[in-house]
Amino acid sequence: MSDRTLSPISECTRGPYEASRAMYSQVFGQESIGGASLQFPHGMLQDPSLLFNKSSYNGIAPPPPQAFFPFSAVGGDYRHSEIQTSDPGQPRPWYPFAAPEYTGQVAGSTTAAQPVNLSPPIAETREQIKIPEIKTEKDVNDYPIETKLPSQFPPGPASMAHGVYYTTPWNPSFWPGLAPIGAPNNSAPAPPTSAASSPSLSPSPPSSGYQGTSFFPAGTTQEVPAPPLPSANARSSGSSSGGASDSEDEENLSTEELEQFAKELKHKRITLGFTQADVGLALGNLYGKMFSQTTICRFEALQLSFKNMCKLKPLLQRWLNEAETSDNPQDMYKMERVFVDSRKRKRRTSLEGTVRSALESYFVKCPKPNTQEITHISDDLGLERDVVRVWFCNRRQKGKRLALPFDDECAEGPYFDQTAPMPHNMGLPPQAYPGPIHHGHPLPPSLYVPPLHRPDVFKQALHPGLVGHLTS
DNA sequence: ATGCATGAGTT
DNA sequence: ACTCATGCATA
Repeated sequence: MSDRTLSPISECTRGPYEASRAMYSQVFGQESIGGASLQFPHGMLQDPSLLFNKSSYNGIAPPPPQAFFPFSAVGGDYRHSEIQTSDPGQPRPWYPFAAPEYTGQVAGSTTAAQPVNLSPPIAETREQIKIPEIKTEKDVNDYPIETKLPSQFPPGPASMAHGVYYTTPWNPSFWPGLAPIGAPNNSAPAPPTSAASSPSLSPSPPSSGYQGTSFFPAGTTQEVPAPPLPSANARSSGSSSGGASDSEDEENLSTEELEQFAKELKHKRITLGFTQADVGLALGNLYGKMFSQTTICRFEALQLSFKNMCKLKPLLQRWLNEAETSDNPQDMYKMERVFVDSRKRKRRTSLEGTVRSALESYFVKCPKPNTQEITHISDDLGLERDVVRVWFCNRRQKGKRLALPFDDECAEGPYFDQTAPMPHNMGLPPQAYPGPIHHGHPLPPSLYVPPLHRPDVFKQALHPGLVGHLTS
């Protein structure tokens, strides 16, 4: 009986899970692309073998059940992957960003007072700017710790960047006064110079004279004055109601507006010759709040929460304005991303297809497993408990942002969209249970018929408005 | 472009 | 313990 494998699931069936409505779609839509979920036999995978089969789609040899445990070590490793600090036992206090000196040291920073100006050979894309060897050590070293700045790094911008990144970001007041967010050219492209200024570069000093958008001097924490923190949220999870009642709101952005802007941003960004990473860095320079390529990418793809989109939009809007207005935007925005903080990060776990499928199956059954269930699952799959936990967290998160983009409605009713092939398996049939979890193999997946046919399209389709005007 | 991870803030 | 915003690492 013990093997009966508990009924974590049953407990899980705690009712209509918000995400459920969306889950499937994304789970099988997006993931499937890489995870081969679609491989699920249209009907049901009751056979663990099926799960394994999918691995073959990849040409990968079906790993033996035990293959799940190769990760066992993963967990313990990263922790001790101490830095060369030669402090075996020490907790290795890595300073997030605090110590200025710390940051400074990195680049050997030359007090950055330089006119920040990348040398002529400015890269048009990050290809050039990037650090020679970013931590590519996936196996070699546990963790590269920090990427030392290559000597080739000009002390100029880089150093400055440091200050910027680490001094201001944490200041809640990074929010620009959001003053002129009225957006001078909200959607009015009219790039004054844009293309003309050949995004290739321009060795002209940054002194170009940006109204007030000068960078933040590394040391001079001179951020913007009044930071109307975006405490408010356009919609707190479905609080569609009146909405718009908050005057401090970033903007009463509508889904359409966001979509529109996202497209505009992407288009112009590309036109101007910036990469997503560039934009992220630029925001840091201009407003003291830096973002990664990931975030910019997600913004453009509307993969952030509505609230988050609203929050970032003003910043990006301003950046866009600046970029368009500037003769040589490159001067201002191009800069390396200087090392990543020394924080030791757990090595990214790479779940195998089989494991992923198994997790997905579990997820379908129970998107929100409790501790016990997680333990069980992790045990069953031979994964770290935490890995499983995180996986579910991410899954849910992804499900949310993909499934219910920005419609409040989504929160309440099923968010069905003509364009979005909404799987209606939410309420798994009684017998849909994957069945007991058997040790040894993933688990007998429940039935699920992927309603989608084209993952690629599907993804986009998830966004209500997106499909509407495929301007791009 | 996206999977897995981290950390702050909540509940 | 969860959600959310965010990003490193990687496909």
